[in-house]
Amino acid sequence: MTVSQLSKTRHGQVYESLRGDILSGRITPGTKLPFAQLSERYGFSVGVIREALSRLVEQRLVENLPQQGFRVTSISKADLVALTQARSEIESLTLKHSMLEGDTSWQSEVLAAHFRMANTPSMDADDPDRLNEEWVEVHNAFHATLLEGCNNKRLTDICGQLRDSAELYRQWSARIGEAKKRDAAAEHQAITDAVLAGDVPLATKLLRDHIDLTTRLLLESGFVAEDS
Amino acid sequence: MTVSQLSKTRHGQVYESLRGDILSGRITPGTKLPFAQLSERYGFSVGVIREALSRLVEQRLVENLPQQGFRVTSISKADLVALTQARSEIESLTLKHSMLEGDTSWQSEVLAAHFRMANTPSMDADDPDRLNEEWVEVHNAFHATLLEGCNNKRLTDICGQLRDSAELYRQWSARIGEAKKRDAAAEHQAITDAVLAGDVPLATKLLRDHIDLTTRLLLESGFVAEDS
DNA sequence: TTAGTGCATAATTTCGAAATTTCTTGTAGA
DNA sequence: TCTACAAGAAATTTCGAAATTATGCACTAA
Repeated sequence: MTVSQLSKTRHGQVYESLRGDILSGRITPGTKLPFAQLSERYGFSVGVIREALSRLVEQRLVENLPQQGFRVTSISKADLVALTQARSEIESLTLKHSMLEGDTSWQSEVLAAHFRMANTPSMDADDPDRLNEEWVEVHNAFHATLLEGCNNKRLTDICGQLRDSAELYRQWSARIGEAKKRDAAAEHQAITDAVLAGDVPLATKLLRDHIDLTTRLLLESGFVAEDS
Repeated sequence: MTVSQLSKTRHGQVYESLRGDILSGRITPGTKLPFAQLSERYGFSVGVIREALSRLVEQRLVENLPQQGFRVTSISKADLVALTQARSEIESLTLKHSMLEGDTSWQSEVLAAHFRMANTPSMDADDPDRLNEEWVEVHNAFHATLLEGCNNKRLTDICGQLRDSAELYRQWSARIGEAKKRDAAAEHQAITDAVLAGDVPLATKLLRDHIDLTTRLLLESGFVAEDS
């Protein structure tokens, strides 16, 4: 588990570190998070760990059963479908706002974010079957930038939360080789082109297709159990 | 501050009680929430209070500045506008799903929830200038029921969170008499009729207008400061 | 074998005080 | 009068142990 020092408070450090470990898949969904283990690993008291965990609970990244401890939120086919639908509809809605409200400076940021992503190898240099962690970061930044033209902070925040939740499911798509069957680079290029051209209907449609495709490939592969 | 006993854990009790006090307006936005005062009022240690507060922070009902304590989230005109727009768009989206996916049993629940609300006086018996707390509850239940036909838990949860945030602003509309200028009962009746008739375009339009109206009246009244 | 009971163990929850940081007040100097 | 600095007060943050609750296992009876 990585330890960042951005936060002033101890529980803030644990929160950020744990959040990163969960989103990156270093700790897999369903894993139990016992106080003893965590407080030993970080060297902080249980009170500090407890606060970090409760914050993650409200973000839906961690589940808590009273008197039975905390565990990384478990994933299910039903939630994956619901999450994908919610993302698809709300992100396309927010993209529409973004394109109508965003100025030239925003457009240039989109272009820059896309360039950065296009020039980062998507697969790990050492293990070509795993995603490159740096690419995951710039990919997420690209999608965030797409929506940053939207002046409505409530909408962009909701989209951010939903994208975080979606990260929990990435291990599934990473484990199966299904992800390789698509041409993600072409999809991103098409979205960028449509956004810069100001073609709202096309851009929103492309974004929805982009979000839906990952889930569809996953479901069609039969890898995902009916419920878990 | 009321103390409910639904939760098994102490921090759960504090969380529920504090949440109710904030949503009902008994504690107003911007109010500081010092540990000493809260731990004395509830009779629990600061650790318990701290956990309840951090959970409320993640729900955006409470703000936290590191080393400077907690306070009820302050309200602003900009956020009110953003919140209203987000609610309007996402709730109407969810209502569409609800109407397309909901069955007859759901329709009967809508009818029941509307009946319950219509038969509850909206103003307090003792103080006719204040809203009746029971009406607030059944009114919220009515709006929640409207969306319960939607099978997508992610969408309905987001709508619930946004409605909670909107509650923070109710004191503004309650303080000014502006709320009386509208015929809320007629609006609710029209929405219910359209929902039961299966008229999706009409129902979603009426819901959007219903959500927008409160904010518009508030802004037109000039009561809301430019930023606070 | 199966179900139920009681005990030992392990984990979570809570407390109250100590450590740390921020806020306030008062004083001295320019 | 104003600013800068310092000491005291107040509040938040953290700790480590005690209290409470769940879990696992052996044991008994049907």
